[in-house]
Formats: sequence, structure tokens, C-alpha cells
Amino acid sequence: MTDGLFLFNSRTRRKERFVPIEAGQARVYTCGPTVYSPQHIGNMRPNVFADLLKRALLMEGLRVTHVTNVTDVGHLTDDSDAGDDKMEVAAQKTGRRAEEIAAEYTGQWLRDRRRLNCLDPEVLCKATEHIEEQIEMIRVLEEKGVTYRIDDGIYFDVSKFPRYTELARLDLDQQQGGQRIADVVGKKQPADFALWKFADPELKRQQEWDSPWGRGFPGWHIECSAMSTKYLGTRFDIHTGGVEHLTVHHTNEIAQSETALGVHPWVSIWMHEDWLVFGGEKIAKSTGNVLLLEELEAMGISPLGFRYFLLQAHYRKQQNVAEQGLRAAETGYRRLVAQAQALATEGNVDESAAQPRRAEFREAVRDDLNAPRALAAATGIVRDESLSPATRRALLTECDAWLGLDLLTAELPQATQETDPRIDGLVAARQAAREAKQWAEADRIRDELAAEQIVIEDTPEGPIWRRNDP
RNA sequence: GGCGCCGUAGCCAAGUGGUAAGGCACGGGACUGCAAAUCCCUGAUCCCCGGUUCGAAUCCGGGCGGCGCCUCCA
Repeated sequence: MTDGLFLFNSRTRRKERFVPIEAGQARVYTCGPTVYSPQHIGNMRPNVFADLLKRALLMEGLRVTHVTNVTDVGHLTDDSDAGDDKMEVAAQKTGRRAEEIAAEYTGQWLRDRRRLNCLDPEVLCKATEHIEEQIEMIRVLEEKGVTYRIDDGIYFDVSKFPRYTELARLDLDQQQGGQRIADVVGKKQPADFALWKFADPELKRQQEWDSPWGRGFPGWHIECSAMSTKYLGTRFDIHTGGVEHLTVHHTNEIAQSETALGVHPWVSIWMHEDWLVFGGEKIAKSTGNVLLLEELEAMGISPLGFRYFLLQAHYRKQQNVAEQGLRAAETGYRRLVAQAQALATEGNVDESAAQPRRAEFREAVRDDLNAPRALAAATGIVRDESLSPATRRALLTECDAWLGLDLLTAELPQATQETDPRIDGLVAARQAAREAKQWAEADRIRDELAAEQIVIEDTPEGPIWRRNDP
């Protein structure tokens, strides 16, 4: 592994050197959230991962067009339409409009992304605003003769797409799909999936549209194909998403897109991040063990402390989330920031001395976004006393362009910001006792405050206090 | 049943053929009236068995254990 950015391609299952389709320009599509409920920390890993990818591409000097979708139309719980529509269910439960729910959770997601220092995508597109494009793509597929109509909707016939099993290396005869859910009657083969679903006249949906095939709503997979084509063209460089999408969603996207657009490969590199697990189980809405970013903050884990946590593991491996690990990350993050910011600003930058350290960091980034190694390299820079403080600062600024941890600019929580007359009084009383060398009294007050989770720190400028993290 | 991932110090986690990164915790030290905060130091032969090799955590074979996907979920 020498020059260039190497990325693991799920399609070939190898690390490959990234070569953009158009020189100097990278086009990336990321499967975004379905906004029927709050996005939890498990959902944030793909955001941070995609952000690291984007920053790595920028670091290579490329222009980046990053497109992310928001699924704001309830797709169905499965392709065969045997389950409930999550947007519709959420709307019914709360008595609110689907649009209202979507707007709320889209906003929450964007806020959390930004607090995690994820760069905004160049294009943020919503499924409901691209119904036309989806219908158009389905129309093209129909013209090409790969669709068929049954009572339930318009379906894609996967037998018409020979490369169907390629991405996930499927053995269709051995797939056990349809075992846990009832299959739709009339499908030619289990893997066929809906492009357009007909509205059930009995059931009044909030979200339905007219189409050449009748009133209804789009199948889940078509939105990504239609919107990526609109904003990135008929072929683009990188498509990211969670591992669980390999077998169904991305496989179906490829079938639709390559058939409709007549291209291959439609996407050069497919990248998939693995799950965050908690107590031996994935963190997901379906398992119910979700935790929100704001809940993390209430525990004393800052958003960037959580980003640091995520950077400690490689994106292609499952990462264990546990309170101890989160706290370890928060502590490690604060110390790293404090050390970085303590570096003197004056002095010269020694370029030749900086080079090996820079190389070490970039090597890690270029090796399939190896964040743990990159983070270790940055930690090494802060503490490398053979480098002048100015050199270290300069290097850390470069590193942070990728890490996104605000190493030199973050404002750490200050201990003395809070004022409380009673506590301030006790702290002052203790200080007076100390000055009178009445140690027993001083310690008694300190113990009293400690019992309420208040910690006193004696600094050269006098005592300060803070509440211990819960 | 098919596809895939993983098992490294107390915890998290890099490393994928040449003799074990990093973080946190613990312990020791400095500092402190004692603490806290801070700084310094300190720990593992890599799930088990067999094989290949001059040499394996790293490759191959066989076990044991955990996780994910094949419904929606990042």
C-alpha cells in the first residue's frame, strides 16, 4: 500500500485504490435515515463514517459531491408488503401528519449530525419531493420489459437481471426470505420486489400519489436509484450504507439502476459500515435498546467525546458500546484536547521534522479510513517532545481536518461556570479553614460536598468546584 | 439452510507472516496539609487443537464461543 486512498469495496471484497470516474471529482451517495422516529446513536455511526470518507476524499484534494437522502415516505416493513408502514403507523399513533413527523425527526437528525461535526452533504434529498423521478425510472424499467403487474403493485422481475446475486453473492434457492413474514401472492420469485405499490382503497393512507399505474406510493428501493441518478449521474464513485443493506436494498438498487440506465458497474465502490452493539445485541429500534445523543449528554458524554469513541474502532467491525467505554472516550477526548490546546503558539514550524508524523497519520487514513490508527498517530503528535509546540500545532490542525474533533478549538466544560450561593459559601468557608490550617474542618466541608457529588479542585488561582458526572 | 463478521491485557480497540499501536481503569511515583486535577512510569504472546514456515496473533485445516444479514433497522 503506497500512494493514494485505498477503500474496501464490498462488491469485490478487496481494498482498492480509489480512482474517481471524473478526475479531481468524487461523487458519493449515502443511504440516509427513515424519519419516523428519533435517530439514535446507532444511527450516528454511518453519519460519522460517511463524514470520515468525505473528509478523506477532501484530504486527497478532490472536489466532493455528497448526496444523502431522507426517506420521508413510509416504505414498508418488507418488500412483500406484509407489514405495517412505519410512517403511517407513527402518524396514526400520534394523530399527527406524516409530514410533521418527518420534519421533526429530520431536524433532530441534522442537529445531531452537526453536533458530531459531520459536514453537511452537498445535496439532501427527500423521497416525497422526487416522486416524479421515481415514476419515470419505473416507466423506463417497464419499457425494458423487466416488470410485471400483480394485484398488489408493479414488481421487478429479478430473473431478468442475471447479475442479481453478484453483490451479496447470494444463492437464491437457499435464501430463507419470506419465512418470517408472509409473502405477497403472485410474485414470480421470492426475490422480486415492489417498484410501485397500489393504494388499498379500504385503507386511507396519508401519503399516496397518482401514477401511470394508478394511485399508490413508490417501493422503498427506487428512491435511492432515482435520486442518485438525478444528482450524481448515471454512474458514480461510492455508495455507502449499513451492512444489512447488502443483501436486499443495495442488491435491488443495482438491479433497477443498471437495468434502467444500461450501465455496469453503476457504482464503482460499495462501502458498508457495521453495527454498534450493546450488551451483545445490535443497537436498533427493533431491539429497543436505543440511546439518543442527548441522553448521552445527560450522562456527561459530549457529542465530540462520542465521535472520539467512534473513531476508536474501525468502521467495518462491530463496536461495543458500554458506559465504561463511553466514559473512557470522554476522558481520553478531554485530555487530548487539553494537551493540544496547552501547546504554545509561538515558534517555528519545522517542516522536515513534521514529515514522518504526517506520513504516519495519512498512511492510516489512506488505509481504508483506519481511524483508530490515525487517532493514535494524532495522540503521538501531541506528546512528541522532539517536535516544537508550533510544529505539533500545525500537524494537529491538519489531522483535525480529518478527525473532526476540534482539537484546538473545542471549548471544554469549565468547572467554575456554575454559581450557587450555598455551595460557593461552603467552598469559601473551607478555604478559610485551610488558611487557618484547620484541616479537620476543611476536610469535613469537602466530604459534605462530596456526598452531593460536588468535587473541589484547588488551583493556583484558588479553589473551584464542579459537579461530578452522574 | 445460504451469505458475512468476530474472539488480542480488567474494559474498549489497532495490528493480518518477522517477533504485540492507542485510549480508559488499576498500581507506583511527582505535586498537595491530605485530597482532587495534572504530569511521569508500569501490564498481554494474542479462544483451543493440529498443520505450513527459519519464523504466525497474522496463512491452512478442525473445534469451541459470540454477533449480523436473508422482513424494516445504520
